[in-house]
Amino acid sequence: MSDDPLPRVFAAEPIRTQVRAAVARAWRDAIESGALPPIPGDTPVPEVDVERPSDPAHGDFASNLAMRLARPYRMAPAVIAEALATQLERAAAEPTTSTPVATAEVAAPGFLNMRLGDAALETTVAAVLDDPAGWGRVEARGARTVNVEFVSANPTGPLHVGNARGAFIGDLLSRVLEAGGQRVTREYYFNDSGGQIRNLGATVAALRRGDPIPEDGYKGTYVDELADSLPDDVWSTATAPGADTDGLIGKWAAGRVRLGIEASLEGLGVHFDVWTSEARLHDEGWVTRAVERLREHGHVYDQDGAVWFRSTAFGDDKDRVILRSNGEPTYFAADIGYVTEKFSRGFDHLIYIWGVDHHGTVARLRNAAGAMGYDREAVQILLYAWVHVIRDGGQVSMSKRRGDFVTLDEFLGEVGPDAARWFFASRAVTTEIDFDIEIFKKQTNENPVYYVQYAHARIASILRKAAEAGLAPAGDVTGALLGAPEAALARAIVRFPEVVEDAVASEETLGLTAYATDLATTFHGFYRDARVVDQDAPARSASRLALASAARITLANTLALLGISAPDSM
RNA sequence: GCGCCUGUAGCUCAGUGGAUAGAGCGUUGGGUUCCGGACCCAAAGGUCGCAGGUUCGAGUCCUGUCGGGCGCGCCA
Repeated sequence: MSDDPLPRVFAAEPIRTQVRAAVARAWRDAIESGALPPIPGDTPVPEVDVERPSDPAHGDFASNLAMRLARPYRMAPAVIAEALATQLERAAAEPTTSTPVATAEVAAPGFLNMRLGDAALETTVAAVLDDPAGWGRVEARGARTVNVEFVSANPTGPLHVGNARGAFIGDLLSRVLEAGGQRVTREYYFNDSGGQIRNLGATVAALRRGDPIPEDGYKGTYVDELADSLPDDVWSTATAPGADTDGLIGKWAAGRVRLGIEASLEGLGVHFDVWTSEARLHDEGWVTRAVERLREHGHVYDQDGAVWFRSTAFGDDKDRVILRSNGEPTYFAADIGYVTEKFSRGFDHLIYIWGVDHHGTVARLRNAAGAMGYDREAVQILLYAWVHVIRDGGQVSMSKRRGDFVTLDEFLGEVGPDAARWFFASRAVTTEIDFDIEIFKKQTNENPVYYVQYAHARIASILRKAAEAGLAPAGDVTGALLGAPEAALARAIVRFPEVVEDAVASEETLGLTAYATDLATTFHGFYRDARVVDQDAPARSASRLALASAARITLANTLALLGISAPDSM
């Protein structure tokens, strides 16, 4: 490995990308040098990829390329791996070649195990310190303007814990996409015109009159509060002769509930850029025009007085009504109108975050988008599984109509937004999860979020201590990897952009929480083994402070990506 | 009945076709004259629901099967 610092540009891409390129180059070099034959033109060429081995004894990166080449080459994997390893080490010994790989060895049955050189680690750590804000932003691949629509709960009652999951998933995904270089609009769609709103209005009106709640009406203390706070002028207008009482009261109540929903979401740290009213979509003709558009494309027909979308042409079980025989559009009609409205705003990708109960409508919406001439692939729906809230050993219901549910606000009062975010961020969206409020409260000090925040606070404290002692982090980290504790910490730090890349690609955040926990653990080990603040060894202190500082930045950026605070003390 | 999701340690959950299946909590046993003990180290704990198949290699892919969840409206 060369002693010369690697060019600055080298650190701009994740080390994994650099290693991948090094392996691909080694393969080309092996062919050019005659160590490996050229690959026959008619055989599929395997993709060069590298992975982080689970066992650290296998090095920093491993590649299975040799095993994948065994078949096309009709050669033993170990022989191929040996040829690749030879080229990798030759490149490492070449002073003019910049490669992150210092050593490469072959392990049965044909793994290529590689170890990073100190220079690559140092260059990356230096890049962290140079540009803390940019650390963890990854190169935009196919940069897009994305609309992420989530929560979108009807304004017929307060948000409950189930809505919290959708809220966090949408916000977390938005943050991850932004880190991946995409422009994201967070959007909330609220239904302020349907039958459920009239139903809410009927409930509130009945309560106001002192009548019993209608059979399908809403229950819960919040409807009593709505009835109590209904202004007299709204009431008199709504009950004037010929007035649509349920509709007018429902509209008022929905507006009122929406304000509460916004406040609840603010409590989660979730902010929406755009609130779209379903009534507005209808008023502005989006729904009508979407139906016309389908008709122009020949995907619509009239039968039994209704207008149908020929969804069977796209593999659906049956065709679907879009305009009812009474002339009213269905919910599905509003959905397709909304698709056209969203695309008209210039988004090239639409993401919907829905609960699993909507999975039946996923294909239908995408098909309708395709039928209107949009790219079906540009409409993506992410389904999340249910949350079972457990309290006192029993499952808590989440039925709004029964009025018997844990509201989001109650929930947040008990667990706090950071802990709640961590909980949802660390679980795959498709996993049904049990949330035992009692256990969560009881184990609050053992929760991994506090473990990570503690590591951050601990580093901040060390940096303060160092400043008091007149010690500063080294400006030049060359040679900072003095021993095993330093090397282990640097290795953990440089992994961050890969974790972000994986999060962007998988549209999941659990890799980020796992990484944060791992980095915190690595730092605690570093802290145990390497005294950082030591006035008797200022140069060594400076090196270790630089690493500690890079670790703090990385933890802070990981937490920021999750929307979780990174306290300097706790 | 058809379709989608799901089944991994006592509990809650990870695990992009790779090497000895992991983490946190819980349990047991250790650790600090020193930068934050909300910490660290170690141990115990698994027929990856079950049965076949695909291949150099399967928790991962395919088929079947059993259990759990959800969906199959001119509701939203």
